Amino acid sequence: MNHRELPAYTPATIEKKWQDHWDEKGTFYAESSHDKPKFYGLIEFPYPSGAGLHVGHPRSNTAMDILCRKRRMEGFNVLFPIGYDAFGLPTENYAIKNHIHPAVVTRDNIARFTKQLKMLGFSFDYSREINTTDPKYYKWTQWIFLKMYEAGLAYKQEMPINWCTSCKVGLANEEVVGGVCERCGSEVVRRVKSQWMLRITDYAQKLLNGLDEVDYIEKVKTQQRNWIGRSEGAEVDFTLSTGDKLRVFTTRPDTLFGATYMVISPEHPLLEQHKAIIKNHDEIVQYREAAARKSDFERTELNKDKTGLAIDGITATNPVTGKEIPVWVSDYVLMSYGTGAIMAVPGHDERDWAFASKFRLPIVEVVAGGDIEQGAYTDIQDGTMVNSGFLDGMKVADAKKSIIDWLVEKGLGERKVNFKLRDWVFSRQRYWGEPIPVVHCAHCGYVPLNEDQLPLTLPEVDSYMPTETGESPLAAITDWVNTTCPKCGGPAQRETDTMPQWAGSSWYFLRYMDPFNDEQLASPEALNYWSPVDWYNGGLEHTTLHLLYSRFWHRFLYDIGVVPTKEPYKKRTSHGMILGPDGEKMSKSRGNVINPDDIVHELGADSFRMYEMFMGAFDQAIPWSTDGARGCKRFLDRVWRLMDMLVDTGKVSSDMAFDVHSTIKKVTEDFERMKFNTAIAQMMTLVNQFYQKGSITRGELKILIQLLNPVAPHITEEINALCELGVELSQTKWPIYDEKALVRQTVEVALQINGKVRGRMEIPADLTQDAAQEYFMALDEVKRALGDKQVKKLVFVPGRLVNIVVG
RNA sequence: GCGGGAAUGGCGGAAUUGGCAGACGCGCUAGAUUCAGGUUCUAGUGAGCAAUACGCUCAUGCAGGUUCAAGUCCUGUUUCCCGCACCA
Repeated sequence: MNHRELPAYTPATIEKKWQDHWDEKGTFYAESSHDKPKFYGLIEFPYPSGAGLHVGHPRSNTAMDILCRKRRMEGFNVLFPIGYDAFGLPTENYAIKNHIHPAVVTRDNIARFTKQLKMLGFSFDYSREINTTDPKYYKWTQWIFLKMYEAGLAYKQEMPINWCTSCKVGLANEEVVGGVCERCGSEVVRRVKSQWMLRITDYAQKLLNGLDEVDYIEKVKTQQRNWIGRSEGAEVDFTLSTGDKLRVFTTRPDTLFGATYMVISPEHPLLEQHKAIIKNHDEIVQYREAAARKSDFERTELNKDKTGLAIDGITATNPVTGKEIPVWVSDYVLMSYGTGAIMAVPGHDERDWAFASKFRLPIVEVVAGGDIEQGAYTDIQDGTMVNSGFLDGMKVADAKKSIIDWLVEKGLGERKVNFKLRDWVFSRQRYWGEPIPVVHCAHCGYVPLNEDQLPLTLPEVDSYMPTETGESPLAAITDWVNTTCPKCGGPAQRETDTMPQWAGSSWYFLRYMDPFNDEQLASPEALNYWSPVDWYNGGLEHTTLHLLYSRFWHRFLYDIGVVPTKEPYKKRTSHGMILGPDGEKMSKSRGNVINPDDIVHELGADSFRMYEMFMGAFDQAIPWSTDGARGCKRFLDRVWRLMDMLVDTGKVSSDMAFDVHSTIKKVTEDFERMKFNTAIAQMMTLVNQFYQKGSITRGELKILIQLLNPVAPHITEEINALCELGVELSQTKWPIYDEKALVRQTVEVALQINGKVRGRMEIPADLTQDAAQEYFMALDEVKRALGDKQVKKLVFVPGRLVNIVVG
């Protein structure tokens, strides 16, 4: 091309042109044929909030877009879908405030999101878009719930909710700030309500084992393992003065001789059973009410002042020492973990030590090695048992085995594995969620709907406010609530709580495989071809909830034969958060929110995408810098002007071969490792080299724009078209580097004397270890640097350095 | 508190996992282009000492240690960020 004809680089027109082109052609729709190898790339589907797209979304989306575009060029049939996780609290609250139906709000927000996503040029398959609030979608969310109910994994239990005493509504944890209602500032109490629960704890071991089979970044695995919190120990029965047994769970049965008191949770049923003989029962009830106002998090804080009450009227007997010990009530013991009761060993547990010190309870040393006057000694490696009868002299690990065997033999306890993981509270007292497809019948109890009664759709209501009794707004729609029992045909009432937002997101990746199937959640053919998700990128904040919940549902679906793989996601990676320019988390209240629309308007989508990938390490939190984004625009301007120095040959010139091929290698490898920032830096270096040289061949330009295409798809397609370099880049093959081009004759190494760099030199690249000593000692610069000093040792690292150690 | 991370120039970061610390970009300085601003191009840019030897010293949160060699490994320590089960 004659440089006088070079048009200006105008991102707005170029980007719109290619986006429309991709839309019309369906360029990025997954192929219906199952002949090619598949690649399923997934990003977490967004919640369509009223605020629109956040700069955080494109970070994950661009990364996966790069990988998917590369995979297509590598010959894969790629599924890269998009949808919306649209049930949720903010939409509902907006609907309450503005008296607009949440479905309308959702529809508008989705339209806005889709427009924004298209503006960024993501290669999503928009033909498969799903929406969790669509009855055709949530029919299958409800269906999975029915299957879980059938399998005995759904049950009802009394669970506390946050209750605002002024608004008279249940609140999400997020709406409770410092113990008071976020909206009105009134006191929030925990109020017990019968709720649907899912037995994720039945799957604790399977979810733990499954982690060994998948390729997740290590910190995600570690965090899930800790969340599941498997601990091995024992349950031990203590005999109470009332004659009955109090069972505790402990991970340290070896310290049983040091148990000097017991503590039970304020909610422990024992307290009501023995109401009559507990002299300070009234005081305990007051304490329980106070505890109900605190979260578990507040209750178990280690550094807070411990509170508690001794039960006046009941004592226990330590089964090994035979000593009578007091029983206390304290809120640091939770009913939801273990048995809701513990044996306290203040000598060897920090919380017990703090509690015993405060209430002047006896502290006995049973593991020697620390100083229990100063604090609990918790080391389990080096300690030796003392004051422990038949365990004396043993190491902790051996003592643990011996005591459990002894307890089992005497019928006083048993080996027990416990998990920190708790069952999933599956009810919300809300309107904008999937109705739970169950009725309550006076004769039959809880009865699930029949499959052919699905979907159970949300009825129209006038007010989305929860009712004053703590029931969801659905409870007020009597026409809807009153129904007939699917089993006996008698009168029955529908469940009025809805499912949590996590429900729809626990299986959405399956629906993408076959999004419009009315007969099944997805066809077996589609599931077999596309399962599992090959690569799932998302935020670390979803590690312990969404990621674990969806693994649970998927594993259940595998167990009942619906899906072909045990694990839903083969690989999981996480991106870091984008912070405001001030280095703080972006938030409206701080006023440091960057709007993607503004950046795209000023610089274009390609520069925006590129900056999001270039700004820093993909997995780390990075503050936003619009100047940095402008730097990426500057780079794309330079790429555009390469067309001015184009030389009309298809070949890669020999003096550029090394740089071009090492760039192919680096970009190819760095994309796979999600090191987008260094891949881009390498391309910048290469472009700088073309500028130094003052020319670029057509062959070189073609390779450069192919490598850059996944990051900046619009400008590269435009250059390709303007220079008539061949078919559209989306249809080309990913470049392969030539090993031969990477071989060098000489290589620069550093010369070190005693570990300090004293110079650099070009040496033959093929110098061997043996030849090195002779070679270096003969060099003038080495002789000069050494003077008359004695050489003790010579360390040669091929291709890097030589270190001469002198005396 | 529990769990998971992080710390490198003025700023964002890089460093092939024990081998030349600061790639690449931002910002800044000087020069060229321009009526001017912007753009673009060229050169420089960790700190200090030097002063033509193009050399030396220091430097990866802090304090030790291992090693020919440490941002990287070990021990201790400080600070900051994220999650904590009804936000998504």
